[in-house]
Amino acid sequence: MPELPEVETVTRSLATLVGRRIVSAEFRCLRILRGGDPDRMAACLAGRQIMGVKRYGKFILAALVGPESVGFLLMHLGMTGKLLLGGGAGKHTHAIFTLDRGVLLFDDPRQFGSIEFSEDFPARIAKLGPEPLEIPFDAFASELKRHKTRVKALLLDQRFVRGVGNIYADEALFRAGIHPMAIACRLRGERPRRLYESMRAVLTEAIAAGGSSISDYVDAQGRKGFFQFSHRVYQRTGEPCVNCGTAIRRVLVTQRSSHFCPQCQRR
DNA sequence: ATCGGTACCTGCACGC
DNA sequence: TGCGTGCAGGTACCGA
Repeated sequence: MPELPEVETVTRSLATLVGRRIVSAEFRCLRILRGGDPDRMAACLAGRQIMGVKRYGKFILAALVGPESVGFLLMHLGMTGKLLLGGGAGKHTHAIFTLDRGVLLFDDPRQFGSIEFSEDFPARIAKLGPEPLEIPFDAFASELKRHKTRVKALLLDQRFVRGVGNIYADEALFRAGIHPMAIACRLRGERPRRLYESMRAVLTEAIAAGGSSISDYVDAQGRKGFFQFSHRVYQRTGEPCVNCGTAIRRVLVTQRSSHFCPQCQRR
């Protein structure tokens, strides 16, 4: 379940890729490829050296240099995507990057992930909002004011801030004491500040824990995260609130499950 | 223009 | 045991 903390953990575990050269690339699933036929993409990648690996929201961007040009490999893990250093290809291995030393596999059972190559800085990243751990409070607060939508939906909107997903939106709202269906522009008093601080605290703590391993999430070396043990509301429907003991409830907001404490998060 | 609903996939847990 | 249902970290696209 790659959200910002998981993708950050994966990206850090890919640091060993810097300096490696892509010998060849093989694509077994066309669905995950953006804008391209697999042969052309493989030809574009072969021989290029990896100069850097960076996270943008939930995207991973590798800067590649070839004999005559630079390029970018953009990857998104979707819901179930994994990048694995080493190991053998399995049933859901959709891309195999053979390196001058080692191999990088892209696994994704649900095929919601994506891989694309571009010569220019990818437009998909340019459209994203700011990093939630970098945006100043004033900018965050004035963006909140601009939107009439539900605050949960706004947190999930990658143009608002990039990288927050369903888990961390619910956890941030719980810590801030804000109902997921509250209207963003109507948050008053200390609430925008509390949401800002809660969002940052949850993400920072989750990164430190290596992310949340809910089903089978692991980083590129196969290591699990342990932030799932710190979830206070996410997928805890019916369990007692850690603050007040009230049963955690689940509602749908924009067709996504939202978990909250009806006592601590009043409308 | 902005919003909410739906589609895209596979796998798993559950009730019958 | 098996089958149907609902649910799951994601984004993109459609209409109102």
